[in-house]
Amino acid sequence: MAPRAEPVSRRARPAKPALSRQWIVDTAVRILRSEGLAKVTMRRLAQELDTGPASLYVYVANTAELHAAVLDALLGEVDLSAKGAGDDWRDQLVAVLTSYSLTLFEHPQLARSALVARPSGPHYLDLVERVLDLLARSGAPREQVAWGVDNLLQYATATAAEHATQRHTPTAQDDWHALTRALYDVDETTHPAITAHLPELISGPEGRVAWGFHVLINGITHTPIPRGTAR
Amino acid sequence: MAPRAEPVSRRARPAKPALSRQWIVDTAVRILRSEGLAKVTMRRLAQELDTGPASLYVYVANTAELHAAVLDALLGEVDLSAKGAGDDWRDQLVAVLTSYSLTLFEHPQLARSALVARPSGPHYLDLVERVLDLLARSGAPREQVAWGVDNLLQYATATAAEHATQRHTPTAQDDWHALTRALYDVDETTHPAITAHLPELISGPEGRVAWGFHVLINGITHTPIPRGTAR
DNA sequence: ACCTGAACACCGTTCAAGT
DNA sequence: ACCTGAACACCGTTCAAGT
Repeated sequence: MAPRAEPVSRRARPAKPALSRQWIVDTAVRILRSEGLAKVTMRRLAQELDTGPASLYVYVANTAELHAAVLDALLGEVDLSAKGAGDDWRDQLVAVLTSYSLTLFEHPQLARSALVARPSGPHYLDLVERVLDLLARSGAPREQVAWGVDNLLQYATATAAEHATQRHTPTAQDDWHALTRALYDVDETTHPAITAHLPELISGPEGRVAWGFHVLINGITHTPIPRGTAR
Repeated sequence: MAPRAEPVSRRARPAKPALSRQWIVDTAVRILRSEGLAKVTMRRLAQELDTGPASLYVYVANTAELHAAVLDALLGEVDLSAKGAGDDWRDQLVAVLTSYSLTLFEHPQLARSALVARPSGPHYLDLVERVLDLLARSGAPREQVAWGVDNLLQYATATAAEHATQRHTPTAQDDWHALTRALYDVDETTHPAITAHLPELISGPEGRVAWGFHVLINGITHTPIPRGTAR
């Protein structure tokens, strides 16, 4: 699995640069950007790299690992500095989380895979470190901060994964409309609460994601973990 | 798409009961229970129903819609009554959400698809109605309640989707260990916050999901929506 | 009018056989 | 020792042709 030094071609063989994990991931990112994650397959990648799919398995364990590597590469774009968000840890935290969200929103199919195959690449670790540090400044108990980071990142990831389909899949728009219609078609006598909350139930302006971050931050810092639960 | 009355076989043709959306979904549920969602494919289903895959498209638009229908069928198992949870709306709400979680935890691959293809079946609507009603008893502003329901259900779904892989996919255990190892291997000088929060960062006992519900409930009821954001 | 066989255009992963 | 062609075992979806 560990990529060895690439053999120097002694007579400059044309094209076909030697395979390496790095080169594979870079190519995968290029395909992702131009054609979406659905096209980032072992076979397509092999074709792009002018080899057979079997060759990729020397550098990448399977498709899930490949997608995780692609995600971590993209996480390099997240702005951890939170410049211009002021001195308040809360504003900075929301800024970092928003940057993370925006990155995932651009490639929402990846957000989906991130929910399943937990990322653990260097860029993800940097993100965890930053969020942890900012949240710790709240002064909330250590356990709450540690658990809370996961909730915040999961919320950002899940939201991106949901909206994923909204734009990319043709049928997803239909799913959304199906839910909207189903909610409006509901019988007032059997589903009074839905009827009573109807307009807001569906409206989803931009502010909703940011509100969600604040909901979690407030909840995390003010909800004690029952004694004896955190081992 | 609308299933018409099934033609009564006049001479009792053996086996092969006439196709119908209901029969297709029931069969899909059976395959899900015995072999997992990965086997619930159009081709496999057609084989089980003794026909060609093309025939299914008369009753089901595509694989995503099929999976959504299967999910809604399973949601019939969710205990909306919250018996034994006392009279407190909060306890009842956590009980309902926990029941929903447990159902998804049993079929976590479905939770994954629920994040992407929003369910809108009758059982899902009943769940929304119930959660909405309980959350409204908090007395929180209407908008917060309406938006909050989504956050609660999304959290339950995303958590199940994450744990999905933990048990089912063989490599998922490795992903988890990869993250654990990555966190422990981190350099104390470059990632001090991670090092400081280490044991709790990884520990995930049962109580964590319940704590997450309380975090959201507290956050939702105490975090106002900025004026002018909810349209 | 309704249904479906067969085809199209793909997948991931493995392993025997080459260099 | 390293790499990979070819095979295995699948997919979703469409549509021309049958009944």
